[in-house]
Amino acid sequence: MDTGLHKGIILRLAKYLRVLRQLKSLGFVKVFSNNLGDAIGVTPAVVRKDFSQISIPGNKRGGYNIDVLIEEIHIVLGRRATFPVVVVGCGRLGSALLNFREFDKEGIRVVAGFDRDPARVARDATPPVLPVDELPDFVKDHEIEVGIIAVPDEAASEVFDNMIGAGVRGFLNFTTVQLKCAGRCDRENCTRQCTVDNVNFGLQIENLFYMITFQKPENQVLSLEELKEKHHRDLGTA
Amino acid sequence: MDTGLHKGIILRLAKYLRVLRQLKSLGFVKVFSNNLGDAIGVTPAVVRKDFSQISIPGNKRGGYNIDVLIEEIHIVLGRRATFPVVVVGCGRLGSALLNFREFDKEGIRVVAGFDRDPARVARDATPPVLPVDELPDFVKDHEIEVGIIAVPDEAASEVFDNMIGAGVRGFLNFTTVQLKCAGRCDRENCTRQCTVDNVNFGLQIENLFYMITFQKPENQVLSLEELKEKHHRDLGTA
DNA sequence: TAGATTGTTAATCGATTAACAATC
DNA sequence: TAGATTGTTAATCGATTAACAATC
Repeated sequence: MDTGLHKGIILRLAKYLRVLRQLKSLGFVKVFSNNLGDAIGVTPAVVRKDFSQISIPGNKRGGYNIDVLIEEIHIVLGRRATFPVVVVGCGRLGSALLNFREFDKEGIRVVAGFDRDPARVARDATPPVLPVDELPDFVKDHEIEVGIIAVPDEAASEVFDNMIGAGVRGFLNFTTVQLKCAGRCDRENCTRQCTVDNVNFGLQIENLFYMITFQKPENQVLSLEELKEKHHRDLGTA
Repeated sequence: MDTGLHKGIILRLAKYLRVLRQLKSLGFVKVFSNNLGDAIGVTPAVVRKDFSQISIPGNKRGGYNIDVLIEEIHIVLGRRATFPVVVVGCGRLGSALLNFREFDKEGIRVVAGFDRDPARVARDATPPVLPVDELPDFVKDHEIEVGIIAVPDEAASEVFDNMIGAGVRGFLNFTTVQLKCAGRCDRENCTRQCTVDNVNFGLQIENLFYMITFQKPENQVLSLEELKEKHHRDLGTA
């Protein structure tokens, strides 16, 4: 018997939360599985099942109470007041993230940036940009648990190791180096695993090309033969 | 009977390709399901099944030939020489993407940026930044199929409609507005669906917090009771 | 009441894993 | 040969969908 909450539902709960907050701010009081499903792109059945799974009751004809939903989802997700993060690597992408407006709305606070280039250090900026040497102490002092890696590929691995050593356990990684926790965590005696979200714009864009090229209505299902044939046509290689 | 290739395998094939190119450049000639699996984070069985599914033969003890793999995966994915894209919205994030080094390696070419702010227009830059009014014609003239949306949330929907109207069918969307193709495509008489990849750093970061908080060794499985109890402890609400 | 919506169960689907025979 | 690795089949697992009874 596994009453566990899996990754899929956790992500959906965060999405519901966002929609619910908007609805609430518009003055709505209740919502139907129907609406919520549309908003986050799933069927109403999924919504009902999710809420049923975390024991949120609805009303047989009145839908779900938004306040109750928000409160209960908060409890399950353990939402904190703010999510403090650091950004390592303050090049173009890093700086964009340092000042990302959207983060405010979400309660995400970039407390500092780090860079190895002294020219980029700016202690008085908000958020401040500090020399990367200060990263370990800063992370320990401020008990930072999540970091964004936006350094050049060459530096990724070293930065990653330093951050893990300092206690960071969640990573949003924008380098193309696939960072993995496995081995490293043990070396550092951490009993809990860490989590890396490898973001790769290149792969995502390539995938878009594949999707639009191969897409049949609804879900992407083209047989191997069709695929190859299509490409031969496209290439004129008959 | 469905011999279709689903989204999962397509993404993995793109990842294999990247690893294989690196291996080849290092002078390797063959590779085992084992190695490839490690590299992209799946089990060897998945690798073998993937290759089996697209009919790439291996050698019972000698693994797979890298050249053959690269060639065959190319055929299946229909890889083009370059992937031309446009970036709409040249604020901090947009500019970072305009000049994203990584894209070169992947064959992705940002052919132009667009912005509504005349101060940001720079026709002679590489890539050039043009007024957003010129977007539709530009997209049609250059037959651009994929676009990156990095505008403020308020402008997302309008930009999206314009791009769809001009024929763009793949979108990397950095606004928090969940863009959907459904209705819109029909309005524009497009028979094929379009595809939107909604990227949301905020959600991804929040998710990291949940993951590291709830994570037991290996996969994220904490029961509802454990979860709630944990938060009560954390909050001191016993 | 009649109609709409929840909540749950069973059926389906796809993806992953286990296992192992084939064979280089 | 013995050992290693592929390739495939069957078993498992989880997530989604269908369907419908319960009920507001």
